[in-house]
Amino acid sequence: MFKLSRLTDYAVVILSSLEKECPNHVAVGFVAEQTHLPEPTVSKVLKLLGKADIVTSVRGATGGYALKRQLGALTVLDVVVAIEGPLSVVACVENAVDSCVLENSCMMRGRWALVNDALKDALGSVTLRDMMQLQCGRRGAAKKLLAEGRI
Amino acid sequence: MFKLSRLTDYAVVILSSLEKECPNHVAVGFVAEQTHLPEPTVSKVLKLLGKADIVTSVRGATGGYALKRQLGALTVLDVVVAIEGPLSVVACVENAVDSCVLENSCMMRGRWALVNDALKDALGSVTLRDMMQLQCGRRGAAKKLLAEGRI
DNA sequence: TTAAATCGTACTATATTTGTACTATATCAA
DNA sequence: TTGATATAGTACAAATATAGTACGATTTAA
Repeated sequence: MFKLSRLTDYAVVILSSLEKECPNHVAVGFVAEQTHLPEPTVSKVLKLLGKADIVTSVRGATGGYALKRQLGALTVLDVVVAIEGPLSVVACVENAVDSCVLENSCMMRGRWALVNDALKDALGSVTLRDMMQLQCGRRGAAKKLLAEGRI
Repeated sequence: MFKLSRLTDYAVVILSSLEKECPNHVAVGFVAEQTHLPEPTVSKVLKLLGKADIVTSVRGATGGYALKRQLGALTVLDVVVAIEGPLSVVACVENAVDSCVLENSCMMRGRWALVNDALKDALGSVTLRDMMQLQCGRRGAAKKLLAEGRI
């Protein structure tokens, strides 16, 4: 149904929680408590975000995760790619030719690239800060976004 | 993985095939032959496109389907919505409150609306004709799109 | 009336996603 | 050095969504 995975939604929640403790590293357990998400799930998401260089991790006792970039410098595209892998709306666009169901008769190969790029632009134009500003009911912020033609 | 369903891809192929016979109604079997897609699947897709008012259908002998709008007046968003239902990137955005997994502690409710709108704009800005023009290797057409800043 | 075509619904197999568990590795502190 | 604690990596079972198919009902031309 053209949906983002639930884990991507969790990622946004978790990143928002990390920002509050910003310069400090916090453990998975603490984040789980703050977000009311199950600990193994939080762990999984943070691992993925770490691989994508969105958060830093420190191992060992007193270790934990911390935000690496500010939310304003982090786009929805970054998060989606971190959790769900490279964006490709249909298998044809980025995968090998032989994975295409229509095989030789496929008249569409590569056509979706246009759509793919448009979606990439769309996701890349919204930062997590934009989302947060709308979230907290700060109408001033929303107005600003509106004035800039971003929403 | 944030993919369009395969049926949506089929829909584009099928619509392209319908255009060739444009004013005439053609039967599912013929379209299936042209597109090398299984007949039941073509039938399913065309039924959905009919409900969305993208194609017209005539029942009975000598009946069939025909394009209702030109491909240039048909956006990818139209097709996606026809096949996959209203666009909502996460359950929170358009569904009832109680379907939200995070329930009362959900700090994100409504936040994705911004992203949702951005994606809608992106999909709504690409017509099927745009896709076709790229498809057939008509470099002139591609150049035109490029000049217009559409790709 | 018959043949040909769409319409509607339901069902099954497959693929994907989600959530969890377990083991290995790294770091700090006593 | 050793133990406690935390992340890293892998693997897997359950739940969900998708894809494809089948079948009977309905409609229309000949």
